Amino acid sequence: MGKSLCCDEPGLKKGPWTPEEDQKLVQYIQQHGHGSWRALPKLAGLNRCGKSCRLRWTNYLRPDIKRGNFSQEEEQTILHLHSILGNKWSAIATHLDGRTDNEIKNFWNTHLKKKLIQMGIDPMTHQPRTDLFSNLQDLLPPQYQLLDQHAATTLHGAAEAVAQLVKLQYLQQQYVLQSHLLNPSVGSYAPPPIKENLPVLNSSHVVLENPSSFSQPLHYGTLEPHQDDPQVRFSTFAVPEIDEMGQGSKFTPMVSSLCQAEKNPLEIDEYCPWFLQYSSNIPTPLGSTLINNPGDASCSTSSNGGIRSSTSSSYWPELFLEETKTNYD
DNA sequence: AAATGTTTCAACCGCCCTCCG
DNA sequence: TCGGAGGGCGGTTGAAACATT
Repeated sequence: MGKSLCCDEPGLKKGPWTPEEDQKLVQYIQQHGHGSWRALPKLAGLNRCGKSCRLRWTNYLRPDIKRGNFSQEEEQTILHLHSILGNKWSAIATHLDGRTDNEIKNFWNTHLKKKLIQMGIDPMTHQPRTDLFSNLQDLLPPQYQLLDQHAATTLHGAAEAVAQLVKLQYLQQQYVLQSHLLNPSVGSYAPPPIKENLPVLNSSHVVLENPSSFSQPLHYGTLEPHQDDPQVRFSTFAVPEIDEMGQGSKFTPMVSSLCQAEKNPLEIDEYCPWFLQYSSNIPTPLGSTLINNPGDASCSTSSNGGIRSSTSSSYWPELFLEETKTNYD
């Protein structure tokens, strides 16, 4: 041992940099370049260690550093690169103009990591977390967690737990879909082996299509997947809303906006977090909640320009629809 | 308005790699 | 080939800002 570290020298200043120190450092580097970082502080008249100067320059004072919030595009890039490179912040930073590894690392730790965890995605593997589904109790809202096991498994508690489960399924599914759109060349994606552990979520009596519940004459058309452009994978989408009779479906004006977003599916969740996407050729990690036959889906326009999308399929879980209804009430 | 809790992010720490004599 | 110096990197810390009670 006994190796003298550059910052071990007594009397060297630590902590936040003052504007005067910043000015000295910038002025020196602009005139002479940084040269040897160890020699720089004395030459620049700074009572700091070389390492501290280097960090201050590379992470804060460098003129090409971009400040401010990360854009949606930058966020997607970080997620994508992290799924490939892991915590190689400097490598990730080389793909983002003006962003430092430190800034990206902080953004990851304070925002993206939490976001993925909330979606039920393992932030290290970028795969849906299978352990979330191993214990239904964990999915219960806090008030039910306080109850004993028997009470917690009352119908209501269990229903909420399943609703939570479905939410997580949906978020995981959406994340995987986005990952696929960003990197369609990765063909090795395999659904995680969690399907068989899931409770049965299919609901055979939820009927979404009920044309008689609409007063306006509607023009129906079927949206087919884009045959020529494999990048365009979404055939259609829908925001289901159960009517007062508990059957049929209506679509709010929001759907009109959503249809415009069809050109860029990644933007859709900005409009509505609970819309359903479905496709014929994107693998789903969760199986049964996706509608696999595009012929089942239809899109229609009303005379006032509104667009609605619907399906006769019965794969959508009832609890999910109830949750959706609540969200739009 | 004050106390307390939470989040953010600049800066530090220490390990590791590369270069060079 | 070895070992020390310099620098890069990822993880962690803690003060300040912000939010909640």
